[in-house]
Amino acid sequence: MGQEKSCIISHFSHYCSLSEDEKKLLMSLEENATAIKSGALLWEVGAPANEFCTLKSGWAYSYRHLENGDRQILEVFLPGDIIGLREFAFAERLENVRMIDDGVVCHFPHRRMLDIFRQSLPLTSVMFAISSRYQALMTERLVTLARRSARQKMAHFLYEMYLRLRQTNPDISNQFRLPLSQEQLADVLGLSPVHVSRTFTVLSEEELVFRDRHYLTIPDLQALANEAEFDDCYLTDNVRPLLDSCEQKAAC
Amino acid sequence: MGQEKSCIISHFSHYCSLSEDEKKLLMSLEENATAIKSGALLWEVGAPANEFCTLKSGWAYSYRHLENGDRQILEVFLPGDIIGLREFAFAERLENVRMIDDGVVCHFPHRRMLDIFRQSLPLTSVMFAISSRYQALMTERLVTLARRSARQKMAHFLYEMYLRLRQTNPDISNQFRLPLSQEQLADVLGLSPVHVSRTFTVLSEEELVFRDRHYLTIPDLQALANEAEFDDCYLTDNVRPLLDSCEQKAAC
DNA sequence: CGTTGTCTTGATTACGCTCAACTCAGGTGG
DNA sequence: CCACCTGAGTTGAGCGTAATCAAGACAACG
Repeated sequence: MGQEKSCIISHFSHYCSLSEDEKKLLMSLEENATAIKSGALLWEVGAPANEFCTLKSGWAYSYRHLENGDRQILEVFLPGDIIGLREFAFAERLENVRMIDDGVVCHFPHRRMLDIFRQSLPLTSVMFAISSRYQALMTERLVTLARRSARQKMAHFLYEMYLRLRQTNPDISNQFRLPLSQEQLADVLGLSPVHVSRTFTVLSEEELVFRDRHYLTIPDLQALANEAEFDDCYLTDNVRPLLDSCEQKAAC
Repeated sequence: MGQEKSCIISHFSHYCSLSEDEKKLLMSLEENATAIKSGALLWEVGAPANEFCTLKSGWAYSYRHLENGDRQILEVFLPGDIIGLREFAFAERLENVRMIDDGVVCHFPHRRMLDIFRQSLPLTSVMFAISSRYQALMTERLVTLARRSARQKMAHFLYEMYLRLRQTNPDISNQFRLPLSQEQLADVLGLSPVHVSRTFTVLSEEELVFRDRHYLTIPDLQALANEAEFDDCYLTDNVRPLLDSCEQKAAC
Protein backbone atom coordinates (compact mmCIF):
# COMPACT_ATOMS: atom_id res chain seq x y z
CA MET A 1 0.00 0.00 0.00
CA GLY A 2 1.22 3.50 0.73
CA GLN A 3 4.86 3.60 1.69
CA GLU A 4 6.04 6.33 4.04
CA LYS A 5 2.46 7.59 3.88
CA SER A 6 1.60 5.33 6.78
CA CYS A 7 -0.32 7.17 9.49
CA ILE A 8 1.16 5.04 12.18
CA ILE A 9 4.71 5.77 11.13
CA SER A 10 4.07 9.47 11.16
CA HIS A 11 2.42 9.05 14.51
CA PHE A 12 5.45 7.24 15.93
CA SER A 13 7.93 9.53 14.20
CA HIS A 14 6.41 12.25 16.31
CA TYR A 15 8.08 10.59 19.30
CA CYS A 16 11.43 9.49 17.97
CA SER A 17 13.30 8.93 14.76
CA LEU A 18 12.91 5.43 13.40
CA SER A 19 15.37 3.08 11.76
CA GLU A 20 14.41 1.24 8.59
CA ASP A 21 13.92 -1.98 10.56
CA GLU A 22 11.62 -0.24 12.95
CA LYS A 23 9.63 1.23 10.11
CA LYS A 24 9.29 -2.21 8.64
CA LEU A 25 8.10 -3.55 11.96
CA LEU A 26 5.50 -0.82 12.21
CA MET A 27 4.42 -1.28 8.62
CA SER A 28 3.80 -4.92 9.40
CA LEU A 29 1.11 -3.79 11.83
CA GLU A 30 -0.74 -2.35 8.91
CA GLU A 31 -0.84 -5.44 6.76
CA ASN A 32 -4.46 -6.40 7.13
CA ALA A 33 -6.06 -3.18 6.01
CA THR A 34 -9.82 -3.51 5.79
CA ALA A 35 -12.36 -0.91 4.80
CA ILE A 36 -15.12 -0.32 7.27
CA LYS A 37 -18.37 1.59 7.02
CA SER A 38 -19.55 4.53 9.04
CA GLY A 39 -21.50 3.31 12.06
CA ALA A 40 -20.02 -0.18 11.93
CA LEU A 41 -18.96 -1.85 15.14
CA LEU A 42 -15.30 -2.87 15.45
CA TRP A 43 -16.02 -4.93 18.52
CA GLU A 44 -18.31 -5.18 21.50
CA VAL A 45 -17.93 -5.39 25.26
CA GLY A 46 -17.32 -8.96 26.29
CA ALA A 47 -15.85 -10.11 22.99
CA PRO A 48 -12.46 -11.81 23.24
CA ALA A 49 -9.73 -9.18 23.25
CA ASN A 50 -6.78 -10.51 21.34
CA GLU A 51 -5.96 -7.83 18.86
CA PHE A 52 -5.36 -4.13 18.46
CA CYS A 53 -6.34 -1.94 15.57
CA THR A 54 -4.59 0.90 13.89
CA LEU A 55 -6.85 3.48 12.35
CA LYS A 56 -5.62 4.35 8.86
CA SER A 57 -8.44 6.68 7.93
CA GLY A 58 -11.77 7.78 9.35
CA TRP A 59 -12.76 8.55 12.90
CA ALA A 60 -13.92 6.10 15.55
CA TYR A 61 -15.00 6.15 19.19
CA SER A 62 -15.14 3.77 22.08
CA TYR A 63 -18.12 3.75 24.43
CA ARG A 64 -19.94 1.98 27.19
CA HIS A 65 -23.61 1.48 27.90
CA LEU A 66 -25.06 1.94 31.37
CA GLU A 67 -27.96 0.02 32.79
CA ASN A 68 -30.31 2.95 32.48
CA GLY A 69 -29.65 3.17 28.76
CA ASP A 70 -27.24 6.10 28.92
CA ARG A 71 -24.14 5.87 26.82
CA GLN A 72 -20.72 7.23 27.68
CA ILE A 73 -18.18 7.82 24.95
CA LEU A 74 -14.73 7.23 26.35
CA GLU A 75 -12.36 8.08 23.58
CA VAL A 76 -12.45 9.57 20.12
CA PHE A 77 -9.90 8.07 17.75
CA LEU A 78 -8.31 9.92 14.85
CA PRO A 79 -6.30 8.55 11.94
CA GLY A 80 -2.96 7.22 13.17
CA ASP A 81 -4.33 6.22 16.57
CA ILE A 82 -4.07 2.75 17.97
CA ILE A 83 -7.37 1.35 19.20
CA GLY A 84 -7.63 -1.08 22.05
CA LEU A 85 -4.28 -0.44 23.74
CA ARG A 86 -5.98 -0.32 27.10
CA GLU A 87 -7.23 -3.84 26.75
CA PHE A 88 -3.80 -5.42 26.48
CA ALA A 89 -4.15 -6.60 30.06
CA PHE A 90 -7.58 -8.10 29.60
CA ALA A 91 -9.04 -11.20 28.08
CA GLU A 92 -12.28 -9.51 27.14
CA ARG A 93 -13.18 -6.19 25.60
CA LEU A 94 -14.16 -3.55 28.13
CA GLU A 95 -15.51 -1.12 25.57
CA ASN A 96 -17.46 -1.06 22.36
CA VAL A 97 -15.79 0.61 19.41
CA ARG A 98 -17.70 2.09 16.50
CA MET A 99 -16.77 3.99 13.35
CA ILE A 100 -17.93 7.60 13.01
CA ASP A 101 -16.89 7.85 9.36
CA ASP A 102 -16.17 5.41 6.64
CA GLY A 103 -12.58 4.36 7.22
CA VAL A 104 -9.83 1.81 7.00
CA VAL A 105 -8.50 -0.17 9.94
CA CYS A 106 -5.70 -2.70 10.33
CA HIS A 107 -5.96 -5.48 12.85
CA PHE A 108 -2.94 -6.99 14.53
CA PRO A 109 -2.82 -9.54 17.32
CA HIS A 110 -1.75 -8.78 20.89
CA ARG A 111 1.08 -11.21 20.33
CA ARG A 112 2.56 -8.82 17.83
CA MET A 113 3.09 -6.36 20.61
CA LEU A 114 5.44 -8.85 22.20
CA ASP A 115 7.43 -8.91 18.95
CA ILE A 116 7.85 -5.20 19.31
CA PHE A 117 8.94 -5.52 22.91
CA ARG A 118 11.47 -8.12 21.86
CA GLN A 119 12.84 -6.42 18.78
CA SER A 120 13.00 -2.73 19.48
CA LEU A 121 13.61 -0.85 22.68
CA PRO A 122 12.74 2.51 21.13
CA LEU A 123 9.44 1.23 19.80
CA THR A 124 8.67 -0.32 23.16
CA SER A 125 9.28 3.01 24.82
CA VAL A 126 7.18 4.83 22.28
CA MET A 127 4.37 2.34 22.76
CA PHE A 128 4.53 3.03 26.45
CA ALA A 129 4.66 6.75 25.82
CA ILE A 130 1.65 6.62 23.55
CA SER A 131 -0.24 4.67 26.12
CA SER A 132 0.72 7.25 28.74
CA ARG A 133 -0.47 9.97 26.46
CA TYR A 134 -3.90 8.41 25.98
CA GLN A 135 -4.07 8.16 29.70
CA ALA A 136 -3.20 11.82 30.12
CA LEU A 137 -5.91 12.70 27.65
CA MET A 138 -8.37 10.69 29.65
CA THR A 139 -7.26 12.19 32.92
CA GLU A 140 -7.81 15.66 31.58
CA ARG A 141 -11.27 14.68 30.45
CA LEU A 142 -11.99 13.23 33.86
CA VAL A 143 -11.13 16.51 35.54
CA THR A 144 -13.30 18.35 33.08
CA LEU A 145 -16.27 16.05 33.52
CA ALA A 146 -15.99 16.07 37.27
CA ARG A 147 -15.56 19.74 37.89
CA ARG A 148 -16.38 22.03 35.02
CA SER A 149 -19.56 23.62 33.71
CA ALA A 150 -21.22 22.57 30.50
CA ARG A 151 -19.74 25.48 28.58
CA GLN A 152 -16.28 24.68 29.81
CA LYS A 153 -16.73 21.02 28.96
CA MET A 154 -17.67 21.92 25.42
CA ALA A 155 -14.93 24.51 25.04
CA HIS A 156 -12.38 22.11 26.40
CA PHE A 157 -13.35 19.24 24.16
CA LEU A 158 -13.50 21.35 21.02
CA TYR A 159 -10.15 22.93 21.68
CA GLU A 160 -8.61 19.55 22.43
CA MET A 161 -9.90 18.23 19.12
CA TYR A 162 -8.34 21.19 17.38
CA LEU A 163 -4.96 20.52 18.99
CA ARG A 164 -5.06 16.81 18.28
CA LEU A 165 -5.94 17.41 14.65
CA ARG A 166 -3.18 19.95 14.35
CA GLN A 167 -0.68 17.48 15.66
CA THR A 168 -0.95 15.21 12.65
CA ASN A 169 -2.01 17.96 10.29
CA PRO A 170 0.02 21.06 11.17
CA ASP A 171 -1.51 23.37 8.60
CA ILE A 172 -5.06 23.02 9.85
CA SER A 173 -6.92 26.32 10.03
CA ASN A 174 -9.30 27.50 12.70
CA GLN A 175 -12.07 25.92 10.68
CA PHE A 176 -12.26 22.17 10.44
CA ARG A 177 -14.57 19.22 10.14
CA LEU A 178 -15.88 17.63 13.32
CA PRO A 179 -18.00 14.67 12.27
CA LEU A 180 -19.74 14.23 15.62
CA SER A 181 -23.45 14.77 16.10
CA GLN A 182 -24.67 16.74 19.08
CA GLU A 183 -25.89 13.51 20.56
CA GLN A 184 -22.40 12.05 20.32
CA LEU A 185 -20.93 15.18 21.86
CA ALA A 186 -23.41 14.83 24.68
CA ASP A 187 -22.27 11.26 25.21
CA VAL A 188 -18.65 12.34 25.34
CA LEU A 189 -19.26 15.14 27.80
CA GLY A 190 -21.85 13.59 30.05
CA LEU A 191 -24.52 16.09 29.05
CA SER A 192 -27.94 15.77 27.48
CA PRO A 193 -28.20 16.44 23.74
CA VAL A 194 -30.62 19.27 24.50
CA HIS A 195 -28.10 20.98 26.69
CA VAL A 196 -25.37 20.58 24.09
CA SER A 197 -27.57 22.47 21.69
CA ARG A 198 -28.24 25.25 24.20
CA THR A 199 -24.56 25.49 25.01
CA PHE A 200 -23.64 25.80 21.34
CA THR A 201 -26.13 28.64 21.11
CA VAL A 202 -24.53 30.42 24.02
CA LEU A 203 -21.01 29.83 22.73
CA SER A 204 -21.84 31.26 19.35
CA GLU A 205 -23.64 34.26 20.85
CA GLU A 206 -20.36 34.93 22.59
CA GLU A 207 -18.50 34.32 19.32
CA LEU A 208 -16.36 31.60 20.79
CA VAL A 209 -17.42 28.78 18.48
CA PHE A 210 -19.57 28.56 15.37
CA ARG A 211 -20.95 25.25 14.24
CA ASP A 212 -22.52 24.65 10.88
CA ARG A 213 -23.42 21.06 10.25
CA HIS A 214 -20.20 19.17 10.79
CA TYR A 215 -17.95 22.15 10.37
CA LEU A 216 -16.57 24.09 13.26
CA THR A 217 -15.10 27.58 13.24
CA ILE A 218 -13.14 28.95 16.15
CA PRO A 219 -12.64 32.66 15.56
CA ASP A 220 -10.32 33.20 18.49
CA LEU A 221 -8.42 30.10 19.55
CA GLN A 222 -6.91 31.72 22.60
CA ALA A 223 -10.27 32.93 23.82
CA LEU A 224 -11.62 29.41 23.59
CA ALA A 225 -8.62 28.00 25.40
CA ASN A 226 -9.12 30.54 28.17
CA GLU A 227 -12.79 29.73 28.49
CA ALA A 228 -11.83 26.07 28.88
CA GLU A 229 -9.04 26.86 31.32
CA PHE A 230 -7.05 24.73 28.96
CA ASP A 231 -3.64 23.67 30.15
CA ASP A 232 -1.98 22.21 27.11
CA CYS A 233 1.01 20.62 28.81
CA TYR A 234 -0.76 17.30 28.68
CA LEU A 235 -0.70 17.40 24.92
CA THR A 236 2.76 18.81 24.43
CA ASP A 237 4.35 15.60 25.52
CA ASN A 238 8.05 15.48 25.49
CA VAL A 239 9.65 12.08 25.40
CA ARG A 240 12.51 12.90 23.11
CA PRO A 241 15.24 13.38 25.71
CA LEU A 242 14.54 10.00 27.22
CA LEU A 243 14.08 8.16 23.97
CA ASP A 244 17.11 9.62 22.32
CA SER A 245 19.24 8.44 25.17
CA CYS A 246 17.60 5.06 24.87
CA GLU A 247 18.46 4.86 21.21
CA GLN A 248 22.06 5.57 21.96
CA LYS A 249 22.19 2.84 24.53
CA ALA A 250 20.52 0.43 22.21
CA ALA A 251 23.07 1.27 19.57
CA CYS A 252 25.98 0.51 21.86
CA MET B 1 15.19 -4.91 53.41
CA GLY B 2 12.40 -7.43 53.55
CA GLN B 3 12.91 -10.25 51.10
CA GLU B 4 9.87 -11.78 49.46
CA LYS B 5 7.86 -9.37 51.57
CA SER B 6 8.20 -6.77 48.84
CA CYS B 7 4.85 -5.27 47.93
CA ILE B 8 5.89 -4.73 44.37
CA ILE B 9 6.87 -8.34 43.88
CA SER B 10 3.57 -9.54 45.22
CA HIS B 11 1.88 -7.01 42.97
CA PHE B 12 3.72 -8.30 39.91
CA SER B 13 3.36 -11.92 40.93
CA HIS B 14 -0.34 -11.37 40.60
CA TYR B 15 0.25 -11.11 36.85
CA CYS B 16 2.82 -13.78 36.15
CA SER B 17 5.33 -15.98 37.88
CA LEU B 18 8.73 -14.40 38.20
CA SER B 19 12.21 -15.83 37.84
CA GLU B 20 14.86 -15.04 40.42
CA ASP B 21 16.51 -12.57 38.05
CA GLU B 22 13.24 -10.79 37.54
CA LYS B 23 12.67 -10.62 41.25
CA LYS B 24 16.11 -9.12 41.67
CA LEU B 25 15.34 -6.56 39.00
CA LEU B 26 12.13 -5.62 40.74
CA MET B 27 13.79 -5.51 44.13
CA SER B 28 16.26 -3.06 42.70
CA LEU B 29 13.38 -0.66 42.18
CA GLU B 30 12.91 -0.62 45.90
CA GLU B 31 16.42 0.30 46.88
CA ASN B 32 15.92 3.89 47.91
CA ALA B 33 13.25 3.39 50.51
CA THR B 34 12.44 6.62 52.29
CA ALA B 35 9.91 7.24 55.02
CA ILE B 36 7.43 9.98 54.32
CA LYS B 37 4.91 11.72 56.53
CA SER B 38 1.16 11.92 56.21
CA GLY B 39 0.22 14.98 54.18
CA ALA B 40 3.68 15.34 52.63
CA LEU B 41 3.95 16.15 48.96
CA LEU B 42 5.81 13.66 46.76
CA TRP B 43 5.94 16.10 43.91
CA GLU B 44 4.09 18.99 42.33
CA VAL B 45 2.69 19.82 38.91
CA GLY B 46 5.41 21.27 36.73
CA ALA B 47 8.31 19.66 38.54
CA PRO B 48 10.67 17.69 36.32
CA ALA B 49 9.34 14.16 35.83
CA ASN B 50 12.22 11.77 35.74
CA GLU B 51 11.38 9.13 38.25
CA PHE B 52 8.66 6.77 39.37
CA CYS B 53 7.83 5.75 42.89
CA THR B 54 6.76 2.49 44.36
CA LEU B 55 4.60 2.73 47.41
CA LYS B 56 5.82 0.31 50.07
CA SER B 57 3.41 1.32 52.78
CA GLY B 58 0.79 3.97 53.40
CA TRP B 59 -1.76 5.45 51.03
CA ALA B 60 -1.28 8.31 48.63
CA TYR B 61 -3.29 10.22 46.06
CA SER B 62 -2.66 12.29 42.99
CA TYR B 63 -4.64 15.45 42.33
CA ARG B 64 -4.97 18.59 40.29
CA HIS B 65 -6.03 22.10 41.21
CA LEU B 66 -8.42 24.09 39.06
CA GLU B 67 -8.38 27.81 38.62
CA ASN B 68 -11.45 28.30 40.77
CA GLY B 69 -9.75 26.57 43.68
CA ASP B 70 -11.52 23.24 43.29
CA ARG B 71 -9.39 20.17 43.59
CA GLN B 72 -9.82 16.90 41.74
CA ILE B 73 -8.28 13.73 43.08
CA LEU B 74 -7.32 11.52 40.18
CA GLU B 75 -6.05 8.36 41.69
CA VAL B 76 -5.75 6.74 45.08
CA PHE B 77 -2.63 4.64 45.52
CA LEU B 78 -2.36 1.64 47.79
CA PRO B 79 0.74 -0.23 48.97
CA GLY B 80 2.34 -2.05 46.05
CA ASP B 81 1.20 0.51 43.49
CA ILE B 82 3.55 2.35 41.18
CA ILE B 83 3.12 6.10 41.24
CA GLY B 84 3.79 8.27 38.23
CA LEU B 85 3.56 5.64 35.49
CA ARG B 86 1.39 7.95 33.44
CA GLU B 87 4.12 10.56 33.28
CA PHE B 88 6.63 8.35 31.53
CA ALA B 89 5.92 10.22 28.29
CA PHE B 90 6.27 13.66 29.81
CA ALA B 91 9.09 15.91 30.86
CA GLU B 92 7.05 17.55 33.60
CA ARG B 93 4.70 16.32 36.27
CA LEU B 94 1.06 16.61 35.32
CA GLU B 95 -0.26 15.87 38.79
CA ASN B 96 0.52 16.58 42.40
CA VAL B 97 0.97 13.55 44.62
CA ARG B 98 0.45 13.61 48.35
CA MET B 99 0.56 11.06 51.15
CA ILE B 100 -2.66 10.25 53.00
CA ASP B 101 -0.90 8.24 55.69
CA ASP B 102 2.60 8.02 56.97
CA GLY B 103 4.34 5.66 54.57
CA VAL B 104 7.44 4.49 52.80
CA VAL B 105 8.19 5.13 49.14
CA CYS B 106 11.01 4.10 46.83
CA HIS B 107 12.11 6.33 44.00
CA PHE B 108 13.58 4.99 40.79
CA PRO B 109 14.50 6.88 37.65
CA HIS B 110 12.58 6.64 34.38
CA ARG B 111 15.77 5.25 32.88
CA ARG B 112 15.38 2.18 35.03
CA MET B 113 12.22 1.37 33.13
CA LEU B 114 14.35 1.01 30.02
CA ASP B 115 16.50 -1.54 31.84
CA ILE B 116 13.37 -3.52 32.45
CA PHE B 117 12.36 -3.26 28.81
CA ARG B 118 15.81 -4.44 27.81
CA GLN B 119 16.21 -7.26 30.28
CA SER B 120 12.85 -8.93 30.67
CA LEU B 121 10.06 -9.44 28.24
CA PRO B 122 7.67 -10.73 30.89
CA LEU B 123 8.28 -7.73 33.12
CA THR B 124 7.82 -5.42 30.17
CA SER B 125 4.49 -7.02 29.46
CA VAL B 126 3.45 -6.86 33.06
CA MET B 127 4.41 -3.19 33.21
CA PHE B 128 2.24 -2.61 30.20
CA ALA B 129 -0.53 -4.63 31.74
CA ILE B 130 -0.37 -2.71 34.99
CA SER B 131 -0.50 0.52 33.09
CA SER B 132 -3.53 -0.75 31.19
CA ARG B 133 -5.14 -1.68 34.42
CA TYR B 134 -4.72 1.78 35.93
CA GLN B 135 -6.24 3.09 32.78
CA ALA B 136 -9.20 0.76 33.09
CA LEU B 137 -9.68 1.91 36.66
CA MET B 138 -9.67 5.50 35.50
CA THR B 139 -12.06 4.78 32.66
CA GLU B 140 -14.51 3.23 35.03
CA ARG B 141 -14.28 6.26 37.28
CA LEU B 142 -14.83 8.52 34.30
CA VAL B 143 -18.06 6.74 33.43
CA THR B 144 -19.17 6.98 37.01
CA LEU B 145 -18.39 10.67 37.33
CA ALA B 146 -20.00 11.50 34.02
CA ARG B 147 -23.21 9.58 34.36
CA ARG B 148 -24.10 8.38 37.79
CA SER B 149 -25.85 9.92 40.80
CA ALA B 150 -24.04 10.90 43.96
CA ARG B 151 -25.15 7.73 45.75
CA GLN B 152 -23.94 5.57 42.92
CA LYS B 153 -20.64 7.43 42.81
CA MET B 154 -20.09 6.79 46.48
CA ALA B 155 -21.22 3.18 46.31
CA HIS B 156 -19.00 2.57 43.33
CA PHE B 157 -15.91 4.08 44.83
CA LEU B 158 -16.30 2.34 48.16
CA TYR B 159 -16.85 -1.02 46.55
CA GLU B 160 -13.89 -0.51 44.26
CA MET B 161 -11.71 0.27 47.25
CA TYR B 162 -12.90 -2.93 48.90
CA LEU B 163 -12.00 -4.98 45.83
CA ARG B 164 -8.61 -3.36 45.41
CA LEU B 165 -7.76 -3.92 49.05
CA ARG B 166 -8.87 -7.51 48.81
CA GLN B 167 -6.60 -8.09 45.86
CA THR B 168 -3.43 -7.64 47.88
CA ASN B 169 -4.99 -8.70 51.15
CA PRO B 170 -7.33 -11.58 50.37
CA ASP B 171 -8.58 -12.15 53.89
CA ILE B 172 -9.98 -8.66 54.32
CA SER B 173 -13.39 -8.59 55.95
CA ASN B 174 -16.36 -6.42 55.09
CA GLN B 175 -15.02 -3.93 57.60
CA PHE B 176 -11.84 -2.07 56.80
CA ARG B 177 -9.98 1.18 57.25
CA LEU B 178 -10.50 3.92 54.69
CA PRO B 179 -8.25 6.78 55.69
CA LEU B 180 -9.94 9.38 53.50
CA SER B 181 -11.77 12.38 54.90
CA GLN B 182 -15.15 13.31 53.48
CA GLU B 183 -13.51 16.27 51.84
CA GLN B 184 -11.07 13.96 50.08
CA LEU B 185 -13.92 11.69 49.03
CA ALA B 186 -15.68 14.72 47.63
CA ASP B 187 -12.59 15.60 45.66
CA VAL B 188 -12.40 12.09 44.25
CA LEU B 189 -16.03 11.99 43.24
CA GLY B 190 -16.57 15.52 42.03
CA LEU B 191 -19.08 16.28 44.78
CA SER B 192 -19.20 18.85 47.55
CA PRO B 193 -18.15 17.71 51.03
CA VAL B 194 -21.61 18.59 52.28
CA HIS B 195 -23.21 16.29 49.80
CA VAL B 196 -20.84 13.47 50.66
CA SER B 197 -22.01 13.75 54.23
CA ARG B 198 -25.67 13.70 53.23
CA THR B 199 -25.08 10.76 50.95
CA PHE B 200 -23.40 8.80 53.73
CA THR B 201 -26.44 9.48 55.87
CA VAL B 202 -28.74 8.11 53.18
CA LEU B 203 -26.54 5.09 52.52
CA SER B 204 -26.46 4.16 56.16
CA GLU B 205 -30.21 4.67 56.57
CA GLU B 206 -30.51 2.12 53.81
CA GLU B 207 -27.95 -0.08 55.57
CA LEU B 208 -25.65 -0.17 52.59
CA VAL B 209 -22.60 1.39 54.22
CA PHE B 210 -21.70 2.41 57.75
CA ARG B 211 -18.89 4.80 58.35
CA ASP B 212 -17.38 5.45 61.74
CA ARG B 213 -14.39 7.73 61.64
CA HIS B 214 -12.04 6.09 59.19
CA TYR B 215 -13.60 2.70 59.41
CA LEU B 216 -16.08 1.42 56.91
CA THR B 217 -18.51 -1.46 57.26
CA ILE B 218 -20.33 -2.92 54.32
CA PRO B 219 -23.00 -5.25 55.67
CA ASP B 220 -24.03 -6.61 52.28
CA LEU B 221 -21.33 -6.45 49.65
CA GLN B 222 -23.57 -7.61 46.87
CA ALA B 223 -26.20 -5.02 47.68
CA LEU B 224 -23.58 -2.30 47.47
CA ALA B 225 -22.26 -3.62 44.18
CA ASN B 226 -25.79 -3.63 42.79
CA GLU B 227 -26.43 -0.10 43.93
CA ALA B 228 -23.25 0.95 42.12
CA GLU B 229 -24.11 -1.06 39.02
CA PHE B 230 -20.65 -2.41 39.52
CA ASP B 231 -19.23 -4.41 36.67
CA ASP B 232 -16.13 -5.98 38.06
CA CYS B 233 -14.63 -7.23 34.84
CA TYR B 234 -12.35 -4.23 34.78
CA LEU B 235 -10.71 -5.41 37.96
CA THR B 236 -10.59 -9.10 37.22
CA ASP B 237 -7.93 -8.58 34.63
CA ASN B 238 -6.64 -11.63 32.98
CA VAL B 239 -3.24 -11.39 31.40
CA ARG B 240 -1.98 -14.81 32.29
CA PRO B 241 -2.67 -16.57 29.00
CA LEU B 242 -0.75 -13.99 27.04
CA LEU B 243 2.09 -13.65 29.48
CA ASP B 244 2.55 -17.35 29.90
CA SER B 245 2.94 -17.71 26.20
CA CYS B 246 5.41 -14.86 26.27
CA GLU B 247 7.46 -16.55 28.94
CA GLN B 248 7.66 -19.67 26.87
CA LYS B 249 8.86 -17.76 23.87
CA ALA B 250 11.39 -15.90 25.93
CA ALA B 251 12.68 -19.21 27.25
CA CYS B 252 13.31 -20.55 23.77
C1' DC C 1 -11.87 24.15 79.11
C1' DG C 2 -11.30 26.29 74.94
C1' DT C 3 -9.63 25.53 70.24
C1' DT C 4 -9.49 23.25 66.00
C1' DG C 5 -10.92 20.45 62.34
C1' DT C 6 -14.35 17.33 60.68
C1' DC C 7 -18.84 16.38 60.08
C1' DT C 8 -24.01 17.33 60.17
C1' DT C 9 -28.20 19.74 59.27
C1' DG C 10 -31.19 23.36 57.34
C1' DA C 11 -32.55 26.87 53.86
C1' DT C 12 -31.95 28.54 49.50
C1' DT C 13 -30.26 28.62 44.82
C1' DA C 14 -28.81 27.08 40.27
C1' DC C 15 -27.36 24.19 36.64
C1' DG C 16 -28.55 20.94 33.75
C1' DC C 17 -32.29 17.21 32.90
C1' DT C 18 -36.76 15.74 31.03
C1' DC C 19 -40.57 16.06 28.21
C1' DA C 20 -42.71 17.95 24.43
C1' DA C 21 -43.53 20.74 20.54
C1' DC C 22 -41.56 22.80 16.74
C1' DT C 23 -38.10 24.01 12.84
C1' DC C 24 -35.32 22.84 9.24
C1' DA C 25 -32.59 20.36 5.70
C1' DG C 26 -32.06 16.42 2.97
C1' DG C 27 -33.80 12.41 0.80
C1' DT C 28 -37.53 9.65 -1.33
C1' DG C 29 -41.35 8.48 -3.92
C1' DG C 30 -45.44 9.59 -6.37
C1' DC D 1 -41.92 19.11 -9.12
C1' DC D 2 -44.14 18.76 -5.07
C1' DA D 3 -45.55 16.01 -0.83
C1' DC D 4 -44.02 13.53 2.58
C1' DC D 5 -40.92 11.49 5.70
C1' DT D 6 -36.92 11.30 8.55
C1' DG D 7 -33.29 12.65 11.58
C1' DA D 8 -30.92 16.38 13.62
C1' DG D 9 -31.23 20.36 16.03
C1' DT D 10 -33.81 24.20 18.59
C1' DT D 11 -36.73 26.25 22.02
C1' DG D 12 -39.77 26.49 26.11
C1' DA D 13 -41.69 25.00 30.70
C1' DG D 14 -41.09 22.65 34.80
C1' DC D 15 -38.44 19.86 37.78
C1' DG D 16 -34.76 17.62 40.52
C1' DT D 17 -30.17 16.84 42.12
C1' DA D 18 -26.55 18.65 44.07
C1' DA D 19 -24.13 23.27 45.15
C1' DT D 20 -23.68 27.08 48.29
C1' DC D 21 -24.02 29.47 52.47
C1' DA D 22 -24.43 29.38 57.23
C1' DA D 23 -25.10 27.65 61.79
C1' DG D 24 -24.46 24.11 64.97
C1' DA D 25 -22.70 19.35 66.84
C1' DC D 26 -19.05 16.59 68.00
C1' DA D 27 -14.50 14.64 68.88
C1' DA D 28 -9.72 15.08 69.54
C1' DC D 29 -6.23 17.82 71.23
C1' DG D 30 -3.51 20.84 73.73
